[in-house]
Amino acid sequence: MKRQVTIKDIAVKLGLSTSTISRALKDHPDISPKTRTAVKELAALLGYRPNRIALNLRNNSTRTIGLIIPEIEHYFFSAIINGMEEVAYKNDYSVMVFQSNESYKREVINTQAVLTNRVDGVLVSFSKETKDFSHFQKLIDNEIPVVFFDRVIDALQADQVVADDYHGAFMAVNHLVERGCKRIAHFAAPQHLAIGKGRLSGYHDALLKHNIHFDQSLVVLADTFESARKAAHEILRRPDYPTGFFAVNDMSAIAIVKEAKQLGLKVPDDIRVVGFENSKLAAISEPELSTVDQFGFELGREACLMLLKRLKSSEREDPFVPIKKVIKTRLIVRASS
Amino acid sequence: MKRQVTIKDIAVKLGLSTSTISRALKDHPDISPKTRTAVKELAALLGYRPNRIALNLRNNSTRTIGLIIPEIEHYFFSAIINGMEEVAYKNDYSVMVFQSNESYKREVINTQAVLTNRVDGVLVSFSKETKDFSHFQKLIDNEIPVVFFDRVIDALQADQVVADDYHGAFMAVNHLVERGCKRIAHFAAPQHLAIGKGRLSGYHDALLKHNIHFDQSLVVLADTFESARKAAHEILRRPDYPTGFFAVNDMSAIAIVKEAKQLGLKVPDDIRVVGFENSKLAAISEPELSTVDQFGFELGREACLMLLKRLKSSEREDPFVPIKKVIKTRLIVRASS
DNA sequence: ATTGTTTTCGCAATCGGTTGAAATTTATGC
DNA sequence: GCATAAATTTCAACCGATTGCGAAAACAAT
Repeated sequence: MKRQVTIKDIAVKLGLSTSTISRALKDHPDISPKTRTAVKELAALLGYRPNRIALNLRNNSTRTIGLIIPEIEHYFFSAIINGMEEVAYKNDYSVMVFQSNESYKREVINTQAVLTNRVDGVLVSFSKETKDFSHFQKLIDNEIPVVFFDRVIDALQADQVVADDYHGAFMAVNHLVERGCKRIAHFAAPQHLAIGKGRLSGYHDALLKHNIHFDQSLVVLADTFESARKAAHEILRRPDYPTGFFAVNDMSAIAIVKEAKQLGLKVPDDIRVVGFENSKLAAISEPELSTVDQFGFELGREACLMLLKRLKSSEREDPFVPIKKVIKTRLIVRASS
Repeated sequence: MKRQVTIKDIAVKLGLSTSTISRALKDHPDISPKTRTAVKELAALLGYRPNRIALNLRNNSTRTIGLIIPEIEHYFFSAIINGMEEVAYKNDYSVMVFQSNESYKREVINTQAVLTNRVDGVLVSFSKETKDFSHFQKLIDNEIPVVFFDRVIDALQADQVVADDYHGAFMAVNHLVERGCKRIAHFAAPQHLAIGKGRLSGYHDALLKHNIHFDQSLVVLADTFESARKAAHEILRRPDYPTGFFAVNDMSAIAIVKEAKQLGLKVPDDIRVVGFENSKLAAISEPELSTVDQFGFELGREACLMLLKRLKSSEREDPFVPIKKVIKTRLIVRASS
């Protein structure tokens, strides 16, 4: 790589010291107007750019945020990244992305990577596999601000940003009941994830409100297209199949719709389906999918803003009080229900 | 932030010099086995991690790759990022993501950002708005290796990785003809993009092969869901509407299908549609969409590998010979055609 | 001309690690 | 026991920028 222009180059050419150049460039009052303009002109001419690495070393800060995320190839997460990058950009931070690919092992390595890269703070949504959180604790022990989003854990002393899973689920199921569904299935996420728990309990309480018996056999673990399709196939072939379906995400909901059509069932005439996420898929599928919008972009924004706030008030006060921010969700009623 | 353990801390505790610590940690032969193990043990005990920033400064390298991309929230691009991150990860590089959001202005700022962040190399897919490429030329002038992917430009002396747009388009249109379509429309991307040109000319030549007249009125600019839907609406209401549609991407194809259904046309009975991308959407839509797989993951992999190769042979030989790698595409025939 | 102020600028240390060369310690040979 | 070689370790400069403090230069006042 070509050697970049340094402050020294300017200093030599002008017969000045590097200190003077440095101060001139940042309008230090000690520098006379003549030399200041001379310096600035030459700097511009040479295309000088301060070496961020040197500044990083001196300031012990990289203006970089580490992002550990299960997988980018998922509409919800890419929307979140979008929101984060937006906030980071506006605050002159850069974002380093590390995918865990839903692998615990990889995630542990990712936490080491953010450490060696000396990021100023970390945004995390952990993998489905993750049951042990000591690698994140290590970040916190190193006093690196960490904000968890979407997939969060209360056991760690860290900020959280989540969608209002409970209320979203409640609205969705309530809506299904109001549309006449008596038996409503829930395609759930793993219960060790907060989103899994929150959405299930929203589902549960909405049933309760309408005095509908909670039937454990109508709750199945199915948060991917394949697993949901398989589960839908089974459940829809029962003689007493449910007429309402609340899925933990859009992919899962679309699998239900697809399988129903396959089995000759009409949506929304025979069964009604509501998803969760409001991805592009939801608006495009046939029939258009009712869903709960969880505002990924806003969630990303908020998570990043929260992290930046922690970075500003860098001194970790004792005791550290974690903040939990809940992003409102909204029910979007479309043709599938 | 808590002060990290430095080499100096270890040196003081062991009554040695920093040089010795440094050498001991990297198994320099000059260091005696005793001190080496002592150093390593203490380092492990203290949880010492070398300060990457200091190394960055010394080596004038950050082991970081800048990625400038229109928008993450697009299946194709997220698949590409996935492939890139995979390769970067395996080679101990990190990826910094900068979105242009299809904005030229933002993109220019992004190129400055990768410069100030002193990334070792840059991967670029430019925005639709971009007509002037001098900001990329500046990167090249700074001798920062740049690899363009998907959206590429021949005018710059830089490597390129692209999908085989021409052949993919050719296969798609050829397939439509073989299924009996005589009149085939093309929903195209802007012609200043290589993908727009390549896919159009594949379309053109496939028609030519079958002696089908090229009708300019059947080529419309429509590479988003909305624009495609609108265009489909108009074109399908012509009395002599085409029976075959080749769309420049899946979104566009799905819009066509959707609009056709709306107008009471059956797919694939009345019209046949083929997209380009092979996104998740394609497999999920109704009917399942025939499409050209452009292997985003592999494309990302290859682009990153190419960049890493340039980083290794850092000395930019003169004359610099740009490499253009074409990733094979594959026609996937599903129900929509 | 001398002293006192101001203005303007340079020295040198610092951030954390690396590395060529010099210095010190230890081992070897006679 | 002493010279020499070999094995260890330290010194000091360096990467690029910042900054407290001291110094030189310019100017004013006596």
